[in-house]
Amino acid sequence: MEPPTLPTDADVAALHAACLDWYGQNARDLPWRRTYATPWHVMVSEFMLQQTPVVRVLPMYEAWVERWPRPADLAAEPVGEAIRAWGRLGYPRRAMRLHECARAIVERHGGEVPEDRDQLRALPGVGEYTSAAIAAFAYGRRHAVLDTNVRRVLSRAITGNEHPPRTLTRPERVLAERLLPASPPVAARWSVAVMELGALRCSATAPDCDRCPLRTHCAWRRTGYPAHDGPPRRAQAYAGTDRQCRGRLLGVLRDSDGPVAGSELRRAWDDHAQRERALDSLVADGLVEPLDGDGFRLPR
DNA sequence: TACACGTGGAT
DNA sequence: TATCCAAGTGT
Repeated sequence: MEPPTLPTDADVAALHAACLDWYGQNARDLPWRRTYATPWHVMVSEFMLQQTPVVRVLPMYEAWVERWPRPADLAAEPVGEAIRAWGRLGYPRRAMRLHECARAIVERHGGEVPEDRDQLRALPGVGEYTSAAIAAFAYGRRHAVLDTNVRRVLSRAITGNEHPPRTLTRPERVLAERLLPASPPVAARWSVAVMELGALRCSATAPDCDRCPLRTHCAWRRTGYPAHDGPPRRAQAYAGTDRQCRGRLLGVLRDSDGPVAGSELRRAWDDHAQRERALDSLVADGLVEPLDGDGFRLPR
């Protein structure tokens, strides 16, 4: 929703001070925030963090950056190795796209992750959020970073709604730009600070307002925590879906060293029509390679 | 603009 | 147990 009015300069300054100060005292020591983390490391972390919690990303991130410390190292591998190494992080197309990114970075950018927002945005799997995050966190560029955490914090603190709109809106972008500090490095720190606040205090289901640095500024708190109004957020069914079937089938491929016979995949999922449909879609997506006879493997 | 796309922990 | 949701992107 559009805020009634944009915050004043004094409001903005107070928000900056409260949030940046809190971050200085409460930031988690995450490996991709260390000074020795390269832009490539930041990129790997951002791909893994798309819809996946930090605690599950941590061990996979460490394994990836150790095995493939530069884009060229991953680009030299078959895509199937990236898919296998993705393990059970979920959404394995991210692994495929990150591998495509590595090859594009080698071919088009001399092996270095680009700094420019538009060049980043042109890479596969890099959208509005991820391009801004890499430019800001890896290179200190000044871009509004609007992930689900930032959107929720701004929705509550400024707009007064428990939840942001279902999809990112123009007013949200205007507000985020209004709040972005003028100095590029400070803007980047502000963005990661608001994200951290959304993750550690202003969480979706259990906000810890008593320990929130914005508690004296927060519009949602000031108005008595009005419940979310608007359409209920659609639950995502999973059991019995094509997604579950795809995950099961890919898991068999991932856990096998070589090719897998059709008979083995048949044992992994009973519903014949659904299994065939899922397999076709995995092949169409490039996540699975059909062999000439009867068999499948991770793509080379 | 909705919907598809994995997985597992929390409530 | 069922539902929610976690640093989104592509179509």
